[in-house]
Amino acid sequence: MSKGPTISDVATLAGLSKGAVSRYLNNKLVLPAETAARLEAAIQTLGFRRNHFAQRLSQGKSETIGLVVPEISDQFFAELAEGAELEAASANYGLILGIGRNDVSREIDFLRWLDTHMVDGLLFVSNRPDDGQLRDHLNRYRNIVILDEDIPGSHASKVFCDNVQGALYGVRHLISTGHRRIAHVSGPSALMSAGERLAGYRQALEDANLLFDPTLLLNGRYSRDYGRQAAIALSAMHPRPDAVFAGSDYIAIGLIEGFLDLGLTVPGDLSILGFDDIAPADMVTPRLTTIRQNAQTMGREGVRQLLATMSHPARPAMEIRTPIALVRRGSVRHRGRNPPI
Amino acid sequence: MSKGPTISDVATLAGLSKGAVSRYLNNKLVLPAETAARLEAAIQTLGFRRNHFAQRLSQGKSETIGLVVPEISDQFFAELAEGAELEAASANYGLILGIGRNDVSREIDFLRWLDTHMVDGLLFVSNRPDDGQLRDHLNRYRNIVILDEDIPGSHASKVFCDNVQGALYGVRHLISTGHRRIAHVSGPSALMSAGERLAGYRQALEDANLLFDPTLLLNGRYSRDYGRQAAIALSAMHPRPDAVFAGSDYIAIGLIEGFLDLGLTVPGDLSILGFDDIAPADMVTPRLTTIRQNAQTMGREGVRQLLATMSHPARPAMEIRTPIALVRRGSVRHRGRNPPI
DNA sequence: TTGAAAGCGCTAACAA
DNA sequence: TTGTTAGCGCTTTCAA
Repeated sequence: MSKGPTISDVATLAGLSKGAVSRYLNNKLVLPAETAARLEAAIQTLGFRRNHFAQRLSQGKSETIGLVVPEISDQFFAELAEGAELEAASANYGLILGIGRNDVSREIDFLRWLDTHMVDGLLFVSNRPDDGQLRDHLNRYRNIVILDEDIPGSHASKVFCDNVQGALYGVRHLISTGHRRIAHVSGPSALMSAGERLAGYRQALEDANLLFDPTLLLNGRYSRDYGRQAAIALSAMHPRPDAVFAGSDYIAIGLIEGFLDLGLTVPGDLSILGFDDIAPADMVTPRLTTIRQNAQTMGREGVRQLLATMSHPARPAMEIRTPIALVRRGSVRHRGRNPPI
Repeated sequence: MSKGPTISDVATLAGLSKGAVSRYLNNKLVLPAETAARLEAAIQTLGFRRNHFAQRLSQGKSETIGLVVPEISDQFFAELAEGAELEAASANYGLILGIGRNDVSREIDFLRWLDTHMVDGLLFVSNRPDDGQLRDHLNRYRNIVILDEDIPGSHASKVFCDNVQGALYGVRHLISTGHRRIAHVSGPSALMSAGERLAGYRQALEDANLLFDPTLLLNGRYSRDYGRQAAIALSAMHPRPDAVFAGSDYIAIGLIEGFLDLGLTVPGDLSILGFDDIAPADMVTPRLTTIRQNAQTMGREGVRQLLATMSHPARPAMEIRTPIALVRRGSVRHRGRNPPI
């Protein structure tokens, strides 16, 4: 360590004791103006700065929280991280980043950050169906908040978006714009998000007295690639769906590309509705009509929940739902006789 | 702090001294098989894990590096962060994230991480023209590596992409596909990247005996919005350019949108060439022909440079250039008589 | 090889 | 109010 001046050096130079300096630095002591000035001068002269580790060791807390995401180059998680950093910074917490890569052992490794006191709390995002292994590990810890996707059976506080409501709004919009044969292409059926979005989809169908057709339901990954594959399957159906509710924007983007490759246009031949409203949703052609869930808000809310949990250990686990909204752009077109709503 | 077992507890239980346990844990001591087993058992039983802060305080290093980026929801920086985390993790370093928001005072705040020993080194990305303030602060520190965009006058090691070469390849491609009136819409002229890309552009023009026309050069921000504005300006020119070399993919995407709004098609009326090859480049219509610079590689290389700097303090500052490549997609179309290359 | 003990730099309980 | 001092939990020098 390139040794810097210590608190003792400052104390000596200012003619005070370590304790006084420490207390002053922590605003636990009001010094006479003159003394304070002398102290500040000493700090300036020496270029003193407290050693983070000594401070943390002594206090027993790290003032740092961890964020574990499957990947950071995914636009959704990047936006979530942005929100988390913002909120953490405003509470004077550092944010340390872990990339889980959807690999259990890596994910579990990050839990060690809590053991070693490297972080005071952990924001955890995993979008991989869990066989219980991750859950069991998670449940050994406190000060964890789970974001975006559930890890069933874990006792932590959780922040999700309102998946059911989102799907409900979206599919209702599809129905009200005259679509009657609406497919649903979503993520892994084992994931809560996919289950809830499916529930909203079915609810909307039921509300409109439309029959649920299981052949119109496709489950895969929340990826662009899977969207392209799904387009092929969907285009081969007779009769072809007139709309697709995609479980994510990445799927929706793949769908558009896939249909285009097959000579089908969106929204000419089919309408497509996404979910998430990540930045690229507004860049593709046609622009994606989608359900916005604000990833940044989720990140911020996660940090807030975590800080609350940390400061009130007895606080019961919460399950927060962040709001969603329908964003109308160009990938849904009105069909048939009913006027648009 | 929820007190866990300490190294003393382990030592007592295993019938050894703290020192022995510590040394064993650090592989600085080979214990007889039987003793080792007893020790391991004690660690298991107690669920012992070393306190990160005690360890770091005692050793005087943090095994953590910081990454400061202007924002993380920008696809380019997200990919860079992904690479950095990957490389850091494989060297057993943690990565702590700071978002500078192109705000000098925030950026400078992050430098304190070095003072307080919170990080051993810092990866720094700022894409704001600097008036010297940031440079002066940076130059007070060691163990900093600057990425992506230069901060002129700073003595740190630097990792950039090969801007000149990239622009040269790109514009050469435009020329070889029959374009003769090539505009260049780029970022802030004060930034190194913009300067170098301009140099490559001019070089390509010169090589082809084409005259540089200053009215075809527009400088603004590396953003989609600026691309849209530039489209308006460009479309009003007589004669109109037949191609645009954009300084970034975000600009290129804005350009495509802007031209479309004005009733001009890409690549029908004009060809567009981007720079960066961020993920959305492959999602827009038409798909963007662009110069790929691999942000993830840059992140990895940055960490490598930083670790090298940290372990060899005498090592001179390096300036690394990561390779670029032309990615041909759909936004450039052949024009005129010359056959495509 | 192993143990004892002195730090690492700061905070906080206790005294004065 | 201010100073003194005992930790925080680990590493590492110095003895044994």
